[in-house]
Amino acid sequence: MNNKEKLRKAGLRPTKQRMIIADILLDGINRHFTAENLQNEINSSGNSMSIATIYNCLKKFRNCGLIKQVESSKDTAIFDTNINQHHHFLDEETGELIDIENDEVNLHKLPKIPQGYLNNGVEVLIKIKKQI
Amino acid sequence: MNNKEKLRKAGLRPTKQRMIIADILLDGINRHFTAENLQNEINSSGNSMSIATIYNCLKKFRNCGLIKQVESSKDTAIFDTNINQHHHFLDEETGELIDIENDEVNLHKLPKIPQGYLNNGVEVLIKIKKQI
DNA sequence: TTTTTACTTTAAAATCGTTCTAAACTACTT
DNA sequence: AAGTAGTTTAGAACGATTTTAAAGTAAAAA
Repeated sequence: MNNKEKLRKAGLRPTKQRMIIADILLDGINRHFTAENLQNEINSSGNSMSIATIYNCLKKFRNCGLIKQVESSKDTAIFDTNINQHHHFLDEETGELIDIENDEVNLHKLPKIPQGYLNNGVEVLIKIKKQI
Repeated sequence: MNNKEKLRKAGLRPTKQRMIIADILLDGINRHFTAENLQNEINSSGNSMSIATIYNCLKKFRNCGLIKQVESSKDTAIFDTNINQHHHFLDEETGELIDIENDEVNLHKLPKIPQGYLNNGVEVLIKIKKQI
């Protein structure tokens, strides 16, 4: 399925701008990035786009499940092209994130989900720091 | 150990402002809060403090391990008085966090920590959503 | 003590990521 | 081809946090 079809399937109009971003993000390679990182990639691909459009697009893509947003206390939002359930190592010094595949973690025992709620995904974060 | 001693032990001068905050936060009750929440508590305790001081203090307290900062992609930083390793339920709609005690989760299998790094804490986040 | 020194607090300004505004534009439908 | 609903844009606005630099305070030295 090409990117135009992916956008349509997600209920998004395949505009020129969304196609440029889809071509960068939906290439099957897993990566973590910020809005600013993406703008740089757009610029170096010879295109340009308003930062407002980039934010709009990232929000739409995330809400449609084309990308994920990482839970992180950094001051900039971090997105992830890996939409499968998976986990992360986090170097708190540098903010670097490293993917952990879902099958590398085994949760043996999980608490009972609070009354009236459904489980909507489990994320394991392993904080790491450089050995001295 | 009283709060003055706790501050000194953490290497922090027990100033008037830090004592006011310590008296609110270090009462042994686990809670999640933002800088603004804390300012409201300070105000309703009959004190007042510059927001810059509150941020300074929270950063110091966090760096000393007196409180923790929660990994969260909300736009406001969320702090936690529970400094033991523990986990959270997160309602992504509302941002509400609910503590999960460490012994309620059992990690059966963990990935190998990357070369040159040390494990610095594991956090499990269970995203939940309201049942319709 | 008093003096000195380093650290802390403060209000206000600045910064930075993100969102809003409203006008121009464009994809899709009729 | 015309209509309409959704999209993009630059720039303004916003809100959380940090910086500034001057005044204040705790602890150390004399």
